[in-house]
Amino acid sequence: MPYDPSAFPPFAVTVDLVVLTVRRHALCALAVRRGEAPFQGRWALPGGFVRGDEDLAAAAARELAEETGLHAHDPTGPAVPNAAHLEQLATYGDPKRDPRMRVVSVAHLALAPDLPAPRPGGDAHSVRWAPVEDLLEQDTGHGREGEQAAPLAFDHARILADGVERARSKIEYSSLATAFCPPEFTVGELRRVYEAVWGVALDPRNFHRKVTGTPGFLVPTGGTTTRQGGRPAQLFRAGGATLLNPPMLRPEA
Amino acid sequence: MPYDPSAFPPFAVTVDLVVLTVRRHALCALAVRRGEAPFQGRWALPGGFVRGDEDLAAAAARELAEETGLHAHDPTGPAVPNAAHLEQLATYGDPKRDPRMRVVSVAHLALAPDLPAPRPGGDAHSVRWAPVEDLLEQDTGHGREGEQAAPLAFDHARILADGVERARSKIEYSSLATAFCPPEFTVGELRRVYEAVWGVALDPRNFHRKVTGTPGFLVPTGGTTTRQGGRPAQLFRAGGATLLNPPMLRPEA
DNA sequence: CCTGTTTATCGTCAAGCAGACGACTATGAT
DNA sequence: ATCATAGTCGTCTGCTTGACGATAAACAGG
Repeated sequence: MPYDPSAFPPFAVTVDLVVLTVRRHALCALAVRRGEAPFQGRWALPGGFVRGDEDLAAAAARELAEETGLHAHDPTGPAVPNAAHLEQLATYGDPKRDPRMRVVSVAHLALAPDLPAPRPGGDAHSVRWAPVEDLLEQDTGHGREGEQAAPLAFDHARILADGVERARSKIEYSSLATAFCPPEFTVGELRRVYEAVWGVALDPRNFHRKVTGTPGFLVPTGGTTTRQGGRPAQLFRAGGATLLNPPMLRPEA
Repeated sequence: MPYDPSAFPPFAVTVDLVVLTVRRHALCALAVRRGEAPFQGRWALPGGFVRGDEDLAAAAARELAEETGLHAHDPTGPAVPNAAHLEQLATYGDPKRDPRMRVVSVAHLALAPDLPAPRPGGDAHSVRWAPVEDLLEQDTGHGREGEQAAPLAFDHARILADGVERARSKIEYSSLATAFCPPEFTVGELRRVYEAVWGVALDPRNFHRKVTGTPGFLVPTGGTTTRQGGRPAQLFRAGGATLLNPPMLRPEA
C-alpha cells in the first residue's frame, strides 16, 4: 500500500471517559448534560478533543481532571491523595457515530473512590453521578416510573456498557477493586464494592478468607473503624500486588 | 467544554495489524518490509489508512484480506473456510510516533491458522511470517548470530508485544486457541498451540482431561488422523463455547 | 514377526481451593 | 439487659489440578 500521509481523509479524534464509582451500594457513572446540538439536553459521557501535541492518555487525564478534579494514578509520579485508576478502554469509529463529521473516539475507563460531591469542572454544565443501571436501562419498558428514560447521546450507551463489562471482569483477576475504595478501607467495604459492581451478594466469611489470604492484596494499617456499625473492623491499604492468582470468582447465577 | 467539531487539529487514522499464527512450534507474526521512508527497509506491521466512510473493524478486515487473503470471522455472516479471528487491540497516539505527522493508529489483533504460504497481497512488497521472539528480541545483545536485529518500525514493537500478551492471556479463559487450528484438529495439535503461544510444556494427560472435560469447547467429528505420527488421534471441531470456566491455567514458572 | 519409538488416552492419588455454614466477638441501639 | 449489626475464625465437603503410572495404536527397522 503506497503510504502517503499527506493524502488521508480528515478525522477528529476525541477521548470519552467512563468514570465509575460506587455510591450507596450502586455502581455509578459520571454523566454530563449536553448544552448543544446534536443530542442537546441529553446525557452523555464526559470527553473532548485531543490536542495537537497531546498523548491520548494525557488527554484522558486532562479531561478527567477537568470534570472531577481527580488525578490519574501515575505509577511514575508521586502518590496523590485523590488518585483514580485510568486505562484505555477501546476506540469507536463508526462513520455515522457523530452526525456532523467523522469523529474517532478513544474511550478510557476511570475508577474512582466515592467522592464527596460531583464537583462540576471549570465549565458550568451540569454533571452528575448516575447509577449505570439507570443510564443503560432504555426502551426496555420496565424502567421505574419517574426515571429519565432518554438514552445516552451518540454511541455512549455502548461505550458505557463496554466500560462496565471491563470493570466487572477486571476486578476478578486484579486488585483494581481497591481503586473504588478510600486509601484506608475495611474488608467489608471492599466486599460491598464487589457486590455493587457485580450486582450479587457475596458470603462475608469466604470473602474475608479470600482477600486476607491472598499475599500482597491487602496490608493492615493497624487501625480499626466502626464507621459501618457493628464490631470494629481492621483497616487495610491496597498492597503491591496487582494481579490476583487465583482470581476472585464471580458467582455464575 | 464547548464542543466545536469544526475546530480540531488534523489527525490521520490508521489501522495496524498484529496477525499471529503458529508455525513449526513457534508463535509467528506477519511482518512487511517498508518500501519508503521513514524506516525504509525495516520490518513493520501491516496496516493502512482508514477510509472516509469505513468503520474501524471494516478497515482492519480489509487490510487483513489484502495482506493475507484471510477473511475476518464474522458471527453474523456465513462460515468461510479461511476465517481468522479479528478483534480490536488498542490505540496508539503518541504525537511523535510518526515523524511526518500526527497519526493515531487503532491496532487490531488477528489470530489465524497456519497458512500454506504467506501470500503477498496485491502490492508487491515483501511479506513474511517471523517468530515473534525474533521480532521482539532487540538490542539485548543475546540474539542468535545472523538474525535480523533491526527493531520494528515506529512503535510497532510495542504494539506487537501488546498483541502477543493479549493472545497469551486470552487463550487462558476463552476458546480462542482454536483460531490457530485448522477446522479439524486433534487434542495434541491444540496442546502444541498452547505450548507455542505460552512458551511452556504442558502435560499431555492433564491437558487432554481438561479440554475434553470442558463442555462446549470441543466436539468430536468422528474422524481420526495419524498426521502427527503415533497412535491415531480423534479429530475435533471448535464447539460453541467461547468462554472457558474454569480457565486453562498457565504454569507460573 | 518382533521390538523400540512415538503419540494418544485412561486412571489414580494427594494437595489446594471454593462454597456452605456454624460459632463467637465487639460494637451501638432500645 | 437484650437485640441487631457487622466482623472474624473454623470446619466440612466437593471439585479441580498437578504429578505420574499404565495401556493402546500406529510406524520404523531389524
